[in-house]
Amino acid sequence: MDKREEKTLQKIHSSFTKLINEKDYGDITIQDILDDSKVSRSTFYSHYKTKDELLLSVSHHIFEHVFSKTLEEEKTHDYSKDTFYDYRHLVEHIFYHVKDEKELFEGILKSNGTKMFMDEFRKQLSKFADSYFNNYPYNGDMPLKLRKQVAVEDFIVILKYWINNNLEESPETIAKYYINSFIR
Amino acid sequence: MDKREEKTLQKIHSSFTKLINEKDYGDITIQDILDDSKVSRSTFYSHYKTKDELLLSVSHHIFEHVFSKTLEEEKTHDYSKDTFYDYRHLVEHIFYHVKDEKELFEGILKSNGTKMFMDEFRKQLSKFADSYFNNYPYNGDMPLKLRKQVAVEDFIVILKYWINNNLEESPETIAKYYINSFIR
DNA sequence: ATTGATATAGAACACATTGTTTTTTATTAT
DNA sequence: ATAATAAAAAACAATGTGTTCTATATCAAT
Repeated sequence: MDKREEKTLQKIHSSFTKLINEKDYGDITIQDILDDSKVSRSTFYSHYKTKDELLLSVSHHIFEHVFSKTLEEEKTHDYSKDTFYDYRHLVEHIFYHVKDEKELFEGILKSNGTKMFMDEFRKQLSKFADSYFNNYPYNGDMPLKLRKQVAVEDFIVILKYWINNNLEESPETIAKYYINSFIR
Repeated sequence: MDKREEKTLQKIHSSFTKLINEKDYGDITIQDILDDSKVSRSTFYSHYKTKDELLLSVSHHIFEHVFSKTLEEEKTHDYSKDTFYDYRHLVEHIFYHVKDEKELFEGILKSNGTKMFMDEFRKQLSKFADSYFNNYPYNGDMPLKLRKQVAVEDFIVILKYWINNNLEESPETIAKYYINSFIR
């Protein structure tokens, strides 16, 4: 790749990483990136059609880095000979890579979707989780605070599954799935 | 409340609900809402300062509807006399309300955050989950597909907790939390 | 039914962002 | 050294934002 091109892409990625730590993805304008990176408008558009395309490029780059070694290890492993323990090491491996890329992960994970809606939703679900664990204390190894957050996210993922499935299951069935996920 | 005001707010909410089912929140412009609702620009701005403020208003409205009865029931209940079973009914109750508001929930839950990043992330995590459940079959009551999605979201919520906690725990500890959450 | 209050419509406005195009200049690969 | 090409700079139309103004319609209360 042309050195000039490489340098430009690096400048854009670097500014994006910086900006995503300052504000939500939706609030970052291409103009912001141009101002910060000192890359000209025409140059930016010669590389990316939209802001989303830039995000996609950054995402590919980062996940390749984080998952490549892990997936290679995993592919060559003989599971017939081994136990549970190896998955723990694989997961550790991923977390180590994430730690290397802390800044970008932090920025992007903070930059949530329809943030206000989901925040409101989570606030309500948290009250429910608080109440639950007051009455049925949690004995697992996580910090209670984390266990509650997991309970909140489990609710949301089950709900999303249900909606994607066109609400075919009865509310009773879905509720059972959720309740049973508490017993672990 | 003034009848005219009520009618205007209803038109705006209705258009928003319609539009959120057509495209992502970030792609909806105030102009879109004005065009669809036939509410004038000045009128819109007399009620909401920004698009986010509208979303907040819609969110409050919807969650009040969904959670109000549930939380009342829950407050007046005597837990010293009862069992696990009541929580199942509370959860059922919430799912019933969600079903009533299907359209709005569907639209907003589809309208994800930094969508492309998280989609990419979930794709990778799904491969991991596939591999795990091939080697250690799942015996619970959920459909396997849903169990995998829960595994993916559990990873993400644990990661978010870790990052919010400034990566204070070791990767080993965090990996242990995640691995242990598989045994349920 | 009349009246005073107020919500809405409509238009004009300055401003920012987007995405395209053109020309000029600088850098690269060979 | 040169031909190719990447970048910068500037101008542009189109679109969206948020504000302000005036005229009109609708409402609540008597």
